[in-house]
Amino acid sequence: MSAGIAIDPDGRVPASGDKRRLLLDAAVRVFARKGYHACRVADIAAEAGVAHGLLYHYFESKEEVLQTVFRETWSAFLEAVRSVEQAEASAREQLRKVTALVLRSWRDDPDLVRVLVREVARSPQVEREVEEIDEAQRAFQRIVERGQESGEFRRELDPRLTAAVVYGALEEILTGWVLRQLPDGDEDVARAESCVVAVVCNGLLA
Amino acid sequence: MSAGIAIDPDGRVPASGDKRRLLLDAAVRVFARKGYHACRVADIAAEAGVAHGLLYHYFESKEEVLQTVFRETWSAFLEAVRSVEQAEASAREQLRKVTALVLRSWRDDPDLVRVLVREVARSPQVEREVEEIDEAQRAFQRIVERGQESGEFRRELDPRLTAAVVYGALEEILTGWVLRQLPDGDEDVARAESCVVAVVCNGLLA
Amino acid sequence: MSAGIAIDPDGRVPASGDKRRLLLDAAVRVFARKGYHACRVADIAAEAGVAHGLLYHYFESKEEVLQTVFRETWSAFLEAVRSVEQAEASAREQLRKVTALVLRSWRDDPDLVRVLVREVARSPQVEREVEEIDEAQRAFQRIVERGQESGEFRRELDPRLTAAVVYGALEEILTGWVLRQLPDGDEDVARAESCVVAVVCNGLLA
Amino acid sequence: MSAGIAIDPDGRVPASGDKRRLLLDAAVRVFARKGYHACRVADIAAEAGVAHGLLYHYFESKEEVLQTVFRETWSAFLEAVRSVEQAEASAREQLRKVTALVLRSWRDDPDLVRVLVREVARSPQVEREVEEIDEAQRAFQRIVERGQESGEFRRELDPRLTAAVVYGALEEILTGWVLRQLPDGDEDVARAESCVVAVVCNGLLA
DNA sequence: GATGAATGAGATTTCATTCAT
DNA sequence: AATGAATGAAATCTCATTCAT
Repeated sequence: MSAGIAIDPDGRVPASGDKRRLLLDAAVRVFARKGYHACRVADIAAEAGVAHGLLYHYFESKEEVLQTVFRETWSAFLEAVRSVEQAEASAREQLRKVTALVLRSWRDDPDLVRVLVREVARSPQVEREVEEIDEAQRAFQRIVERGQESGEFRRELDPRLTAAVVYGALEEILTGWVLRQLPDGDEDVARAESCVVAVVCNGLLA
Repeated sequence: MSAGIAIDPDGRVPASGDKRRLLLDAAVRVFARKGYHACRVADIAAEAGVAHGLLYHYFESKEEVLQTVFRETWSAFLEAVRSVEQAEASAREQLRKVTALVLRSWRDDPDLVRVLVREVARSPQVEREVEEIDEAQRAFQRIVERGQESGEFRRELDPRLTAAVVYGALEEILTGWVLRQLPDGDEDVARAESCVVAVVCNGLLA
Repeated sequence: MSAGIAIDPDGRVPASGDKRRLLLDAAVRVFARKGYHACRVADIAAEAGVAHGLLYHYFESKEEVLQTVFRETWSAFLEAVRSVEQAEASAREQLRKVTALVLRSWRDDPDLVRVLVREVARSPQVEREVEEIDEAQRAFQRIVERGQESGEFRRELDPRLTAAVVYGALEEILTGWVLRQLPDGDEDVARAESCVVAVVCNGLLA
Repeated sequence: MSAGIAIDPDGRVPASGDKRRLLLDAAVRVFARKGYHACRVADIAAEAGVAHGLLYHYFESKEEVLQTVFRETWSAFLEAVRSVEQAEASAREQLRKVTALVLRSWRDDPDLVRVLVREVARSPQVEREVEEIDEAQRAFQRIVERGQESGEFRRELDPRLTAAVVYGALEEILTGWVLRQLPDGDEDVARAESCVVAVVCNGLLA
């Protein structure tokens, strides 16, 4: 459950005594189901099976719960992106890997993706997290820049904007799945992966 | 003000007696400044310079105000996209026009764009508007499809996904401006326009 | 309609231009349907087919509408009771006539009875009308007293309390009809009439 | 306080920690003083000396408070009426006991009687409680019927209507006390008791 | 007389947060 | 650590009443 948030060092299911983890996982499910604003602290506690006062033992506020969900997820994501960056591979291959990283998260933990897409990506309460979100786009940007330096990519394109294009494309496809506008079977996910890479690298022109 | 929402038949500023319009414009400014959830109905009324009870004369609820802002804006946007679709032009040129349409809205009415990007694009309360948002992507999809039929675009790419890629790219650039991650001077907007079209049509590869 | 409230001097239907009457009749229907507190001034106006501002042309407030309904009805009722009092008849016959007067109002104007029973008889807002309600019981009391003086009725009973007993019995039967606890066909009404008189005059004992 | 609502098993005053009871008792006092509609939830809380939010910990709404007052009182009353029914006694004696039960409640808890008479007995919001109110009249009806079967009472009177007559008489006398139309000293209460029984059983006729 | 847009006091209700136990 | 009763700020929404037209 919520593998993307945190994995026990030994890979085992977290001890049931870990109420903090229990609350975070419950929060993701509840936020996914009802939305951050529409759910109450009591809903999270009920989902976790604890008294709602306990939430304040582990978190400062309801908002901090959302921020924690975001930060724990995002730092794991950034780390994964960085290891793609550092692996020896063509820029195109790196873009493919990052694309896969993002899009496969949907199958791994749809509730978490739903929360990130709907509650965190752009909502006002996350204006402060902009820095961390930006960090991801900068990684994308570095991949583009390295591609340009090596001659693999065209140099006339602004790497910052290009990174935004790629990032936006990925986020939109996740959104399509969250909002059920796009089919999301295993094959569909694979097809989406190739499509993004194909468009971005080769362009639409025949 | 809020040119995107509604334009007087004669192009003049709406009569100041139109309190409904006054409230909608005020709501856009307040939503942009504080966010939908953080602002109170009283803030909207104060911004409009009317008693807050009047809001309920014209709208059922605070939420209906947001929905109205969205719907009025979106239908104008859809209409604009449709006229691009119907104009004689290459698929690439159509994509460029649509890109311009979206990106220039930022200079025309940044408050409105801010609201749409942050409050409407993905928030839970807009799950019901999905149909209308989807309608825009379908227009994009039709442009891609026509490009494929004419031989201008490659046929092996899924038009639905490609539309999502383009749409997501545009939305992300607007988001970058909203969140001040990207520079948004007049030249920057023009550069963004070319960049999106260049990436999407010609690809990154050298 | 609402014959009990006011009858045109000539017995004709009030001119449709008489908006005051229109509003009072509408108010009775709306109060009967939704209750005084649950209905809004706008409901009354809508039922009357006029703008709600007009109500304030004829009445000081919503409460005054209810008071007017009560007062107009009640003074007609008191007058009718007084003519029974003054007619030559045995005390028993007078009680019968008064009973008939009260119980038959249900068939004449059930909406009006419903309003009087539910909104006026005991609600706090009518505490001030006590005097007028009391007036009715005093008429009953005088009938009892005259019956005692003439030797028709037993003298050991307190006339004030006896009047309350009779009055309460009548009100309760109306209430039974209002709340649909008692059958209210024509025959049922006649039977109720005899029952009240029989119990009160002859008693239950065999 | 509010002995009629609930009595501690040991007959002692409820523990002051029982905030629910505190709120119910406070509500009775406030409803009696200002009326249900004229009082605010904040008044009840202030009277109880707790924060008004606490009321919503124990009750769904202000209306549920009134309903609870009614239901708890009424079920105690119904139980008392039933034990009178089951006790060996003549029908007349049973009527006397029930009469005493009702009329003495005024001395026991005038605030509670005031609330029941004014807010519950007939107000629209209690239309749903009709069933429970009816239950009381049915008990009265059974007493009359048993009196008829044993030959103590005349058989030609409708027991349902007769029950309404008795019930209405009692309610009206309570109302007289509530509205200060009738004297309510200890002797007056005793006299009212005899008067009702005398009228109903022996009739007015000399 | 007649309209209905406009006002704004005020009420209920919600719910994040605290804290005694 | 854990509970959940208690708090109270705050927000939406209602609706009687006013008044310019």
